[in-house]
Amino acid sequence: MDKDFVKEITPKTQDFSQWYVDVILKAELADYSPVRGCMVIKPYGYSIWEKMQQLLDARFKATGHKNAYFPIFIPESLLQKEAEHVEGFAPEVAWVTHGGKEELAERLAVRPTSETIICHMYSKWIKSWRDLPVLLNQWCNVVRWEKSTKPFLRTAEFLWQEGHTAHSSFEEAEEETLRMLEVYRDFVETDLSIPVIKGVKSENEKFAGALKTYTIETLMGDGRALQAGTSHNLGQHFAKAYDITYLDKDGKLKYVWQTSWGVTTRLIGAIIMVHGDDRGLKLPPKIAPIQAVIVPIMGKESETVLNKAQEIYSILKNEILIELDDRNEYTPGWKFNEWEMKGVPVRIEIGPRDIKNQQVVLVRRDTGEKTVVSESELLPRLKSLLADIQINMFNQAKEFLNENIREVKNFDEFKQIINEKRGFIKAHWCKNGECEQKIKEETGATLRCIPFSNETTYGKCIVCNKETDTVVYFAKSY
RNA sequence: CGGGGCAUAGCGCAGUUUGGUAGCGCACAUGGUUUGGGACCAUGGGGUCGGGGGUUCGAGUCCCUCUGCCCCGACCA
Repeated sequence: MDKDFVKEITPKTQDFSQWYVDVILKAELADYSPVRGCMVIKPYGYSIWEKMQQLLDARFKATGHKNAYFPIFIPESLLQKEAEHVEGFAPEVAWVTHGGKEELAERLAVRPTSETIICHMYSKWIKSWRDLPVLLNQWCNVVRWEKSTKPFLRTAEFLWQEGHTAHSSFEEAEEETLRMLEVYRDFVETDLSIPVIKGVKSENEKFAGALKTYTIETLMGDGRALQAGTSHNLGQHFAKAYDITYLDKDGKLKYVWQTSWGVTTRLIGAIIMVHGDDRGLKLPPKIAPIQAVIVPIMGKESETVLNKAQEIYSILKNEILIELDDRNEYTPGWKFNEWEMKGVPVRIEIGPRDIKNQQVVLVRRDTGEKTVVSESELLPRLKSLLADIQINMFNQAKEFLNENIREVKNFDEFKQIINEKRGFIKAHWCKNGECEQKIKEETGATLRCIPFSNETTYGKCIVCNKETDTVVYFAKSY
Protein backbone atom coordinates (compact mmCIF):
# COMPACT_ATOMS: atom_id res chain seq x y z
CA MET A 1 0.00 0.00 0.00
CA ASP A 2 2.86 2.43 0.34
CA LYS A 3 4.76 2.95 -2.82
CA ASP A 4 5.22 2.66 -6.53
CA PHE A 5 1.59 3.30 -7.27
CA VAL A 6 2.48 6.48 -9.01
CA LYS A 7 5.48 6.03 -11.22
CA GLU A 8 5.19 9.42 -12.84
CA ILE A 9 6.05 11.26 -9.65
CA THR A 10 9.71 11.40 -8.67
CA PRO A 11 10.08 10.34 -5.01
CA LYS A 12 10.43 13.29 -2.66
CA THR A 13 13.62 11.99 -1.09
CA GLN A 14 15.26 11.43 -4.46
CA ASP A 15 14.83 14.95 -5.84
CA PHE A 16 12.58 17.36 -3.98
CA SER A 17 12.48 19.99 -6.76
CA GLN A 18 11.58 17.47 -9.40
CA TRP A 19 8.98 15.95 -7.09
CA TYR A 20 7.43 19.41 -6.67
CA VAL A 21 7.21 20.03 -10.41
CA ASP A 22 5.88 16.49 -11.04
CA VAL A 23 3.09 17.01 -8.52
CA ILE A 24 2.07 20.32 -10.10
CA LEU A 25 1.90 18.81 -13.57
CA LYS A 26 0.34 15.48 -12.61
CA ALA A 27 -2.26 17.02 -10.32
CA GLU A 28 -3.03 19.45 -13.14
CA LEU A 29 -2.56 22.53 -11.01
CA ALA A 30 -0.55 24.41 -13.61
CA ASP A 31 1.47 24.07 -16.77
CA TYR A 32 4.42 25.85 -18.31
CA SER A 33 3.55 28.51 -20.86
CA PRO A 34 5.38 29.84 -23.92
CA VAL A 35 6.23 32.96 -21.92
CA ARG A 36 9.47 32.82 -19.96
CA GLY A 37 8.81 32.64 -16.25
CA CYS A 38 5.04 32.65 -16.63
CA MET A 39 2.80 29.67 -15.98
CA VAL A 40 -0.76 28.77 -16.81
CA ILE A 41 -2.87 28.05 -13.76
CA LYS A 42 -5.16 25.23 -14.83
CA PRO A 43 -8.79 24.89 -13.67
CA TYR A 44 -8.00 22.61 -10.74
CA GLY A 45 -5.20 24.87 -9.50
CA TYR A 46 -7.29 27.95 -10.09
CA SER A 47 -10.19 26.54 -8.10
CA ILE A 48 -7.83 26.29 -5.10
CA TRP A 49 -7.01 29.97 -5.58
CA GLU A 50 -10.74 30.76 -5.79
CA LYS A 51 -11.30 29.03 -2.46
CA MET A 52 -8.42 31.00 -0.95
CA GLN A 53 -9.99 34.18 -2.28
CA GLN A 54 -13.37 33.33 -0.73
CA LEU A 55 -11.90 32.46 2.65
CA LEU A 56 -9.61 35.49 2.79
CA ASP A 57 -12.08 37.93 1.32
CA ALA A 58 -14.62 37.04 3.99
CA ARG A 59 -12.00 37.81 6.64
CA PHE A 60 -11.08 41.12 4.98
CA LYS A 61 -14.74 42.17 4.85
CA ALA A 62 -15.19 41.15 8.47
CA THR A 63 -12.35 43.49 9.45
CA GLY A 64 -13.94 46.40 7.61
CA HIS A 65 -12.12 46.38 4.27
CA LYS A 66 -13.61 47.01 0.85
CA ASN A 67 -12.33 45.85 -2.52
CA ALA A 68 -11.29 48.24 -5.27
CA TYR A 69 -9.28 48.10 -8.46
CA PHE A 70 -6.38 50.30 -9.58
CA PRO A 71 -4.65 50.39 -13.00
CA ILE A 72 -2.05 47.81 -13.96
CA PHE A 73 0.12 50.61 -15.45
CA ILE A 74 2.05 53.07 -13.37
CA PRO A 75 3.68 56.17 -14.95
CA GLU A 76 7.42 56.19 -14.38
CA SER A 77 7.37 59.57 -12.63
CA LEU A 78 4.85 58.26 -10.11
CA LEU A 79 6.84 55.12 -9.36
CA GLN A 80 9.95 57.13 -8.57
CA LYS A 81 8.67 59.30 -5.78
CA GLU A 82 9.61 57.08 -2.83
CA ALA A 83 13.37 56.55 -3.07
CA GLU A 84 13.81 53.32 -1.11
CA HIS A 85 10.81 51.78 -2.80
CA VAL A 86 12.07 52.48 -6.34
CA GLU A 87 15.51 51.22 -5.51
CA GLY A 88 14.04 48.01 -4.16
CA PHE A 89 11.87 47.29 -7.16
CA ALA A 90 13.82 48.84 -10.06
CA PRO A 91 15.65 45.66 -11.09
CA GLU A 92 12.46 43.72 -11.64
CA VAL A 93 10.07 46.20 -13.23
CA ALA A 94 8.67 45.47 -16.70
CA TRP A 95 8.16 48.56 -18.86
CA VAL A 96 5.63 49.46 -21.54
CA THR A 97 7.24 51.82 -24.03
CA HIS A 98 4.87 51.74 -27.00
CA GLY A 99 1.15 52.01 -27.67
CA GLY A 100 0.68 50.42 -31.06
CA LYS A 101 3.48 51.97 -33.12
CA GLU A 102 3.69 55.22 -31.18
CA GLU A 103 6.40 55.57 -28.60
CA LEU A 104 4.92 56.76 -25.29
CA ALA A 105 5.90 60.17 -23.97
CA GLU A 106 6.40 58.56 -20.58
CA ARG A 107 7.18 54.91 -19.94
CA LEU A 108 4.62 52.91 -17.99
CA ALA A 109 5.64 50.36 -15.39
CA VAL A 110 3.64 47.16 -15.20
CA ARG A 111 2.82 47.18 -11.49
CA PRO A 112 5.20 45.15 -9.33
CA THR A 113 2.98 46.26 -6.40
CA SER A 114 0.54 49.14 -6.20
CA GLU A 115 1.67 51.39 -3.33
CA THR A 116 2.66 54.20 -5.65
CA ILE A 117 -0.50 54.50 -7.71
CA ILE A 118 -2.72 53.96 -4.71
CA CYS A 119 -0.85 56.62 -2.74
CA HIS A 120 -1.29 59.00 -5.63
CA MET A 121 -5.06 58.49 -5.44
CA TYR A 122 -5.10 58.67 -1.64
CA SER A 123 -3.53 62.13 -1.82
CA LYS A 124 -6.54 63.24 -3.88
CA TRP A 125 -9.14 61.47 -1.75
CA ILE A 126 -7.99 62.17 1.77
CA LYS A 127 -8.69 65.70 3.04
CA SER A 128 -10.00 65.44 6.59
CA TRP A 129 -9.66 63.26 9.67
CA ARG A 130 -13.25 62.27 8.83
CA ASP A 131 -11.95 60.48 5.70
CA LEU A 132 -9.85 58.14 7.83
CA PRO A 133 -9.26 55.30 8.08
CA VAL A 134 -9.21 54.22 4.44
CA LEU A 135 -9.39 50.43 4.33
CA LEU A 136 -9.02 49.04 0.80
CA ASN A 137 -7.97 45.77 -0.74
CA GLN A 138 -7.27 44.81 -4.33
CA TRP A 139 -7.24 41.37 -5.97
CA CYS A 140 -5.03 41.47 -9.03
CA ASN A 141 -1.99 40.29 -10.90
CA VAL A 142 1.47 41.83 -10.58
CA VAL A 143 4.64 41.45 -12.61
CA ARG A 144 8.18 41.14 -11.33
CA TRP A 145 10.88 40.32 -13.85
CA GLU A 146 12.46 37.56 -11.82
CA LYS A 147 15.74 36.02 -12.85
CA SER A 148 14.91 32.49 -11.88
CA THR A 149 11.41 31.18 -11.54
CA LYS A 150 9.56 28.18 -10.17
CA PRO A 151 5.84 27.44 -10.57
CA PHE A 152 3.74 29.11 -7.85
CA LEU A 153 6.73 29.96 -5.65
CA ARG A 154 8.24 32.52 -7.96
CA THR A 155 6.84 33.46 -11.34
CA ALA A 156 7.24 36.63 -13.41
CA GLU A 157 3.52 37.28 -13.18
CA PHE A 158 1.51 36.20 -10.16
CA LEU A 159 -1.89 36.68 -8.58
CA TRP A 160 -2.31 38.18 -5.17
CA GLN A 161 -4.26 40.50 -2.96
CA GLU A 162 -2.81 43.73 -1.66
CA GLY A 163 -4.42 45.60 1.20
CA HIS A 164 -3.68 49.33 1.49
CA THR A 165 -4.86 51.35 4.42
CA ALA A 166 -4.40 54.88 5.72
CA HIS A 167 -4.78 55.97 9.36
CA SER A 168 -4.51 59.00 11.57
CA SER A 169 -1.91 57.67 13.97
CA PHE A 170 1.08 55.39 14.19
CA GLU A 171 -0.67 53.31 16.83
CA GLU A 172 -3.71 52.74 14.65
CA ALA A 173 -1.55 51.77 11.66
CA GLU A 174 0.49 49.43 13.82
CA GLU A 175 -2.69 47.85 15.15
CA GLU A 176 -3.98 47.34 11.61
CA THR A 177 -0.66 45.84 10.49
CA LEU A 178 -0.74 43.32 13.32
CA ARG A 179 -4.46 42.64 12.87
CA MET A 180 -3.94 41.64 9.25
CA LEU A 181 -0.90 39.55 10.11
CA GLU A 182 -3.12 37.69 12.54
CA VAL A 183 -5.76 37.28 9.81
CA TYR A 184 -3.08 35.64 7.67
CA ARG A 185 -1.90 33.43 10.50
CA ASP A 186 -5.45 32.30 11.19
CA PHE A 187 -6.12 31.62 7.51
CA VAL A 188 -2.89 29.73 6.89
CA GLU A 189 -3.09 27.68 10.07
CA THR A 190 -6.84 27.03 10.17
CA ASP A 191 -7.69 26.67 6.50
CA LEU A 192 -4.41 25.56 4.95
CA SER A 193 -3.30 23.48 7.97
CA ILE A 194 0.15 25.06 7.76
CA PRO A 195 1.76 26.12 11.05
CA VAL A 196 3.56 29.45 10.95
CA ILE A 197 6.08 31.46 12.92
CA LYS A 198 4.96 35.04 13.41
CA GLY A 199 7.50 37.76 13.71
CA VAL A 200 9.09 40.91 12.40
CA LYS A 201 11.65 41.19 9.61
CA SER A 202 15.11 42.60 10.20
CA GLU A 203 16.05 45.98 8.67
CA ASN A 204 17.85 44.15 5.84
CA GLU A 205 14.89 41.96 5.00
CA LYS A 206 12.00 44.41 5.27
CA PHE A 207 9.87 45.64 2.36
CA ALA A 208 11.37 48.47 0.32
CA GLY A 209 9.90 51.66 1.78
CA ALA A 210 8.38 50.17 4.92
CA LEU A 211 8.94 51.21 8.51
CA LYS A 212 8.43 47.65 9.70
CA THR A 213 7.61 44.39 7.96
CA TYR A 214 5.83 41.62 9.82
CA THR A 215 5.82 38.11 8.43
CA ILE A 216 4.49 34.63 8.81
CA GLU A 217 7.20 32.12 8.04
CA THR A 218 6.58 28.49 7.16
CA LEU A 219 8.78 25.45 6.67
CA MET A 220 8.67 23.32 3.52
CA GLY A 221 9.19 19.55 3.42
CA ASP A 222 12.83 19.91 2.32
CA GLY A 223 13.73 22.09 5.29
CA ARG A 224 13.66 25.41 3.48
CA ALA A 225 11.64 28.31 4.81
CA LEU A 226 8.96 30.12 2.86
CA GLN A 227 7.61 33.57 3.59
CA ALA A 228 3.87 32.93 3.40
CA GLY A 229 2.53 36.42 3.94
CA THR A 230 3.68 39.88 4.93
CA SER A 231 2.11 42.90 6.56
CA HIS A 232 3.88 46.24 6.46
CA ASN A 233 3.64 49.28 8.63
CA LEU A 234 4.62 51.89 6.05
CA GLY A 235 4.83 54.68 8.59
CA GLN A 236 4.72 58.07 6.84
CA HIS A 237 7.34 57.34 4.16
CA PHE A 238 4.83 57.14 1.34
CA ALA A 239 2.56 59.82 2.80
CA LYS A 240 5.46 62.27 2.65
CA ALA A 241 6.59 61.22 -0.84
CA TYR A 242 3.06 61.34 -2.26
CA ASP A 243 1.80 64.19 -0.12
CA ILE A 244 -1.08 62.43 1.58
CA THR A 245 -2.25 64.92 4.21
CA TYR A 246 -5.41 65.56 6.16
CA LEU A 247 -6.70 68.34 8.35
CA ASP A 248 -6.96 66.97 11.88
CA LYS A 249 -9.46 67.86 14.62
CA ASP A 250 -6.95 70.31 16.05
CA GLY A 251 -6.88 72.25 12.78
CA LYS A 252 -3.38 71.09 11.87
CA LEU A 253 -2.32 69.52 8.55
CA LYS A 254 -0.87 66.06 9.14
CA TYR A 255 0.53 63.16 7.15
CA VAL A 256 -1.36 59.86 7.27
CA TRP A 257 0.08 56.60 8.58
CA GLN A 258 -0.19 53.69 6.18
CA THR A 259 -0.10 49.92 5.97
CA SER A 260 0.01 47.37 3.18
CA TRP A 261 -0.26 43.60 3.32
CA GLY A 262 -0.44 40.75 0.87
CA VAL A 263 -0.53 37.06 0.15
CA THR A 264 -0.10 35.41 -3.21
CA THR A 265 -0.62 32.27 -5.28
CA ARG A 266 2.66 31.21 -3.71
CA LEU A 267 0.49 29.77 -0.92
CA ILE A 268 -0.53 27.04 -3.37
CA GLY A 269 3.15 26.13 -3.62
CA ALA A 270 3.31 26.05 0.17
CA ILE A 271 0.39 23.61 0.38
CA ILE A 272 2.14 21.29 -2.07
CA MET A 273 5.49 21.43 -0.31
CA VAL A 274 4.17 21.17 3.24
CA HIS A 275 1.54 18.47 2.82
CA GLY A 276 2.37 16.56 -0.37
CA ASP A 277 3.84 13.07 -0.44
CA ASP A 278 5.13 10.56 -2.97
CA ARG A 279 1.61 9.96 -4.22
CA GLY A 280 1.07 13.60 -4.98
CA LEU A 281 -0.92 16.44 -3.58
CA LYS A 282 -2.66 16.34 -0.23
CA LEU A 283 -5.23 19.06 0.28
CA PRO A 284 -6.65 20.20 3.61
CA PRO A 285 -10.47 19.81 3.36
CA LYS A 286 -11.18 23.50 3.86
CA ILE A 287 -9.24 24.49 0.77
CA ALA A 288 -9.96 21.42 -1.39
CA PRO A 289 -12.11 22.17 -4.46
CA ILE A 290 -13.30 18.57 -4.21
CA GLN A 291 -13.60 17.35 -0.62
CA ALA A 292 -14.70 13.82 -1.42
CA VAL A 293 -14.92 11.73 -4.54
CA ILE A 294 -17.21 8.77 -5.07
CA VAL A 295 -15.62 5.90 -6.95
CA PRO A 296 -18.19 3.26 -7.87
CA ILE A 297 -16.83 -0.24 -8.31
CA MET A 298 -19.03 -1.44 -11.08
CA GLY A 299 -18.25 -4.93 -12.21
CA LYS A 300 -21.21 -7.05 -13.25
CA GLU A 301 -23.79 -5.14 -11.23
CA SER A 302 -22.81 -1.83 -12.72
CA GLU A 303 -26.33 -0.46 -12.96
CA THR A 304 -27.25 -1.11 -9.33
CA VAL A 305 -23.93 0.28 -8.14
CA LEU A 306 -24.17 3.36 -10.31
CA ASN A 307 -27.72 4.07 -9.18
CA LYS A 308 -26.68 3.88 -5.55
CA ALA A 309 -23.63 6.05 -6.22
CA GLN A 310 -25.82 8.64 -7.88
CA GLU A 311 -28.30 8.54 -5.02
CA ILE A 312 -25.54 9.14 -2.48
CA TYR A 313 -24.01 11.83 -4.66
CA SER A 314 -27.27 13.76 -4.89
CA ILE A 315 -27.68 13.69 -1.12
CA LEU A 316 -24.10 14.76 -0.37
CA LYS A 317 -23.73 17.42 -3.02
CA ASN A 318 -25.77 19.88 -0.97
CA GLU A 319 -23.55 19.30 2.04
CA ILE A 320 -19.97 19.12 0.84
CA LEU A 321 -17.92 19.59 -2.33
CA ILE A 322 -18.23 16.20 -3.92
CA GLU A 323 -17.68 14.55 -7.27
CA LEU A 324 -18.91 11.28 -8.71
CA ASP A 325 -16.34 9.58 -10.91
CA ASP A 326 -18.57 7.45 -13.11
CA ARG A 327 -16.14 7.22 -16.02
CA ASN A 328 -16.31 3.75 -17.42
CA GLU A 329 -13.01 3.83 -19.25
CA TYR A 330 -10.87 3.73 -16.13
CA THR A 331 -10.56 0.97 -13.55
CA PRO A 332 -11.17 1.73 -9.87
CA GLY A 333 -7.47 1.32 -9.09
CA TRP A 334 -6.57 3.88 -11.72
CA LYS A 335 -9.09 6.32 -10.28
CA PHE A 336 -7.78 5.78 -6.74
CA ASN A 337 -4.34 6.88 -7.88
CA GLU A 338 -5.66 9.77 -9.91
CA TRP A 339 -7.65 11.27 -7.05
CA GLU A 340 -4.86 10.71 -4.57
CA MET A 341 -2.52 12.52 -6.92
CA LYS A 342 -4.99 15.41 -6.93
CA GLY A 343 -5.09 15.45 -3.16
CA VAL A 344 -8.81 14.88 -2.64
CA PRO A 345 -9.16 14.41 1.15
CA VAL A 346 -11.68 11.56 1.17
CA ARG A 347 -12.55 8.79 -1.26
CA ILE A 348 -15.89 7.04 -1.01
CA GLU A 349 -15.92 3.56 -2.49
CA ILE A 350 -19.23 1.93 -3.33
CA GLY A 351 -19.27 -1.59 -4.73
CA PRO A 352 -21.55 -4.63 -4.87
CA ARG A 353 -20.36 -5.76 -1.44
CA ASP A 354 -21.28 -2.44 0.11
CA ILE A 355 -24.70 -2.35 -1.43
CA LYS A 356 -25.46 -5.76 0.01
CA ASN A 357 -24.50 -4.51 3.49
CA GLN A 358 -25.94 -1.00 3.11
CA GLN A 359 -22.56 0.53 3.72
CA VAL A 360 -19.80 2.50 2.00
CA VAL A 361 -16.03 2.55 2.39
CA LEU A 362 -14.33 5.81 3.36
CA VAL A 363 -10.62 6.23 2.66
CA ARG A 364 -8.76 9.25 3.98
CA ARG A 365 -5.96 10.76 1.91
CA ASP A 366 -3.86 11.98 4.84
CA THR A 367 -3.31 8.59 6.49
CA GLY A 368 -4.62 6.11 3.91
CA GLU A 369 -6.88 4.64 6.57
CA LYS A 370 -10.04 2.83 5.39
CA THR A 371 -13.26 2.70 7.37
CA VAL A 372 -16.55 1.02 6.64
CA VAL A 373 -19.53 3.23 7.41
CA SER A 374 -23.19 2.32 7.29
CA GLU A 375 -25.10 4.30 4.71
CA SER A 376 -27.37 5.90 7.28
CA GLU A 377 -24.42 7.39 9.17
CA LEU A 378 -22.51 8.52 6.12
CA LEU A 379 -23.09 12.27 6.29
CA PRO A 380 -22.18 12.87 9.95
CA ARG A 381 -19.23 10.47 9.70
CA LEU A 382 -17.98 12.16 6.56
CA LYS A 383 -18.22 15.60 8.12
CA SER A 384 -16.34 14.59 11.22
CA LEU A 385 -13.75 12.80 9.10
CA LEU A 386 -13.13 15.97 7.07
CA ALA A 387 -12.75 17.97 10.26
CA ASP A 388 -10.37 15.38 11.63
CA ILE A 389 -8.24 15.40 8.48
CA GLN A 390 -8.02 19.17 8.64
CA ILE A 391 -6.64 19.00 12.17
CA ASN A 392 -4.47 15.97 11.64
CA MET A 393 -2.77 17.61 8.68
CA PHE A 394 -2.02 20.66 10.81
CA ASN A 395 -0.66 18.49 13.61
CA GLN A 396 1.57 16.54 11.26
CA ALA A 397 2.97 19.74 9.81
CA LYS A 398 3.37 21.23 13.27
CA GLU A 399 5.30 18.21 14.43
CA PHE A 400 7.58 18.48 11.41
CA LEU A 401 8.10 22.18 12.12
CA ASN A 402 8.92 21.56 15.78
CA GLU A 403 11.35 18.78 14.90
CA ASN A 404 13.10 21.14 12.54
CA ILE A 405 13.61 24.10 14.83
CA ARG A 406 17.05 23.76 16.38
CA GLU A 407 18.68 26.06 18.84
CA VAL A 408 22.39 26.69 18.50
CA LYS A 409 24.95 28.31 20.77
CA ASN A 410 27.73 29.05 18.31
CA PHE A 411 28.46 29.66 14.65
CA ASP A 412 30.12 26.28 14.02
CA GLU A 413 27.05 24.45 15.21
CA PHE A 414 24.99 26.77 13.01
CA LYS A 415 26.98 25.94 9.89
CA GLN A 416 26.83 22.23 10.56
CA ILE A 417 23.05 22.21 10.91
CA ILE A 418 22.48 24.38 7.85
CA ASN A 419 24.60 22.01 5.78
CA GLU A 420 23.29 18.75 7.17
CA LYS A 421 19.69 19.32 8.20
CA ARG A 422 18.45 22.78 7.21
CA GLY A 423 15.20 23.76 8.94
CA PHE A 424 14.91 26.78 11.22
CA ILE A 425 17.77 27.67 13.46
CA LYS A 426 17.10 29.64 16.61
CA ALA A 427 20.05 31.67 17.73
CA HIS A 428 21.00 34.72 19.73
CA TRP A 429 21.70 37.75 17.59
CA CYS A 430 23.00 41.16 18.57
CA LYS A 431 20.69 43.07 16.17
CA ASN A 432 23.67 44.20 14.14
CA GLY A 433 23.16 44.03 10.37
CA GLU A 434 26.79 43.12 9.82
CA CYS A 435 26.51 39.94 11.85
CA GLU A 436 23.35 39.09 9.92
CA GLN A 437 25.17 39.73 6.64
CA LYS A 438 28.06 37.53 7.68
CA ILE A 439 25.74 34.62 8.35
CA LYS A 440 24.13 35.09 4.97
CA GLU A 441 27.46 35.19 3.17
CA GLU A 442 28.98 32.21 4.91
CA THR A 443 25.98 29.90 5.08
CA GLY A 444 23.34 31.07 2.59
CA ALA A 445 20.83 31.26 5.43
CA THR A 446 18.92 34.47 6.05
CA LEU A 447 17.30 35.93 9.10
CA ARG A 448 13.68 34.90 8.59
CA CYS A 449 12.16 36.74 11.51
CA ILE A 450 12.46 38.05 15.00
CA PRO A 451 9.63 36.18 16.72
CA PHE A 452 6.97 37.68 18.94
CA SER A 453 7.76 36.37 22.34
CA ASN A 454 7.23 37.43 25.93
CA GLU A 455 10.18 35.52 27.29
CA THR A 456 13.62 37.07 27.27
CA THR A 457 16.66 34.86 27.38
CA TYR A 458 20.13 36.26 27.53
CA GLY A 459 22.97 34.85 25.53
CA LYS A 460 25.78 35.73 23.16
CA CYS A 461 25.41 36.68 19.50
CA ILE A 462 26.62 33.63 17.59
CA VAL A 463 28.74 35.79 15.31
CA CYS A 464 30.29 38.53 17.47
CA ASN A 465 29.72 37.08 20.96
CA LYS A 466 28.14 40.29 22.20
CA GLU A 467 25.64 39.84 25.03
CA THR A 468 22.02 40.07 23.78
CA ASP A 469 18.44 39.25 24.78
CA THR A 470 17.26 38.67 21.20
CA VAL A 471 16.68 35.19 19.79
CA VAL A 472 15.81 34.98 16.10
CA TYR A 473 15.07 32.42 13.40
CA PHE A 474 17.42 31.75 10.51
CA ALA A 475 16.88 29.42 7.54
CA LYS A 476 17.66 28.82 3.94
CA SER A 477 14.63 30.04 2.12
CA TYR A 478 12.77 29.97 -1.17
C1' C B 1 23.30 37.23 -14.02
C1' G B 2 27.48 33.23 -13.17
C1' G B 3 28.48 27.46 -13.04
C1' G B 4 26.48 22.62 -14.68
C1' G B 5 22.87 19.57 -17.36
C1' C B 6 18.98 18.64 -20.92
C1' A B 7 16.02 19.46 -25.70
C1' U B 8 13.62 13.31 -30.93
C1' A B 9 5.04 12.12 -31.20
C1' G B 10 1.08 14.63 -25.48
C1' C B 11 4.73 12.18 -21.65
C1' G B 12 9.23 9.06 -20.77
C1' C B 13 13.11 7.47 -23.76
C1' A B 14 16.34 4.74 -27.84
C1' G B 15 18.75 6.14 -32.26
C1' U B 16 24.11 10.55 -32.43
C1' U B 17 30.14 7.14 -31.14
C1' U B 18 30.86 5.29 -37.19
C1' G B 19 25.93 10.76 -41.61
C1' G B 20 22.21 6.66 -45.61
C1' U B 21 13.81 4.84 -45.19
C1' A B 22 11.80 8.18 -37.81
C1' G B 23 11.66 3.93 -33.63
C1' C B 24 9.94 1.84 -28.59
C1' G B 25 6.81 2.15 -24.02
C1' C B 26 2.89 4.87 -21.98
C1' A B 27 -0.99 8.19 -23.38
C1' C B 28 -4.77 9.11 -27.44
C1' A B 29 -8.98 7.07 -31.10
C1' U B 30 -12.32 2.83 -32.45
C1' G B 31 -14.43 -2.11 -31.27
C1' G B 32 -14.75 -5.96 -27.75
C1' U B 33 -13.81 -8.40 -23.01
C1' U B 34 -13.00 -6.23 -18.00
C1' U B 35 -13.69 -3.38 -13.08
C1' G B 36 -12.54 -3.70 -4.44
C1' G B 37 -5.15 -0.30 -5.74
C1' G B 38 -2.68 2.38 -12.47
C1' A B 39 -6.82 -4.51 -16.68
C1' C B 40 -6.37 -7.07 -21.55
C1' C B 41 -6.83 -8.11 -26.96
C1' A B 42 -7.25 -6.18 -31.88
C1' U B 43 -6.96 -2.11 -35.18
C1' G B 44 -5.59 2.95 -35.97
C1' G B 45 -3.97 8.29 -35.82
C1' G B 46 -0.03 11.27 -34.52
C1' G B 47 7.04 13.87 -36.01
C1' U B 48 9.22 20.91 -39.78
C1' C B 49 14.09 15.36 -34.40
C1' G B 50 13.68 23.16 -29.91
C1' G B 51 14.71 27.66 -33.83
C1' G B 52 18.19 29.67 -37.49
C1' G B 53 22.60 29.13 -40.33
C1' G B 54 26.60 26.03 -42.30
C1' U B 55 29.45 21.36 -44.12
C1' U B 56 27.72 17.26 -47.44
C1' C B 57 25.16 13.86 -53.10
C1' G B 58 22.61 13.15 -48.36
C1' A B 59 22.18 15.73 -41.36
C1' G B 60 18.15 13.60 -35.69
C1' U B 61 23.54 12.39 -36.14
C1' C B 62 29.16 16.84 -37.75
C1' C B 63 30.20 22.55 -37.05
C1' C B 64 28.40 27.65 -35.59
C1' U B 65 24.58 30.36 -33.29
C1' C B 66 20.07 31.54 -30.77
C1' U B 67 16.09 30.04 -27.51
C1' G B 68 13.66 27.34 -23.70
C1' C B 69 13.54 24.19 -19.36
C1' C B 70 15.87 21.83 -14.93
C1' C B 71 19.68 21.88 -10.90
C1' C B 72 23.35 24.87 -7.82
C1' G B 73 24.62 30.03 -6.46
C1' A B 74 23.53 35.74 -6.33
C1' C B 75 18.39 38.83 -6.28
C1' C B 76 13.23 38.52 -4.74
C1' A B 77 6.48 37.14 -2.53
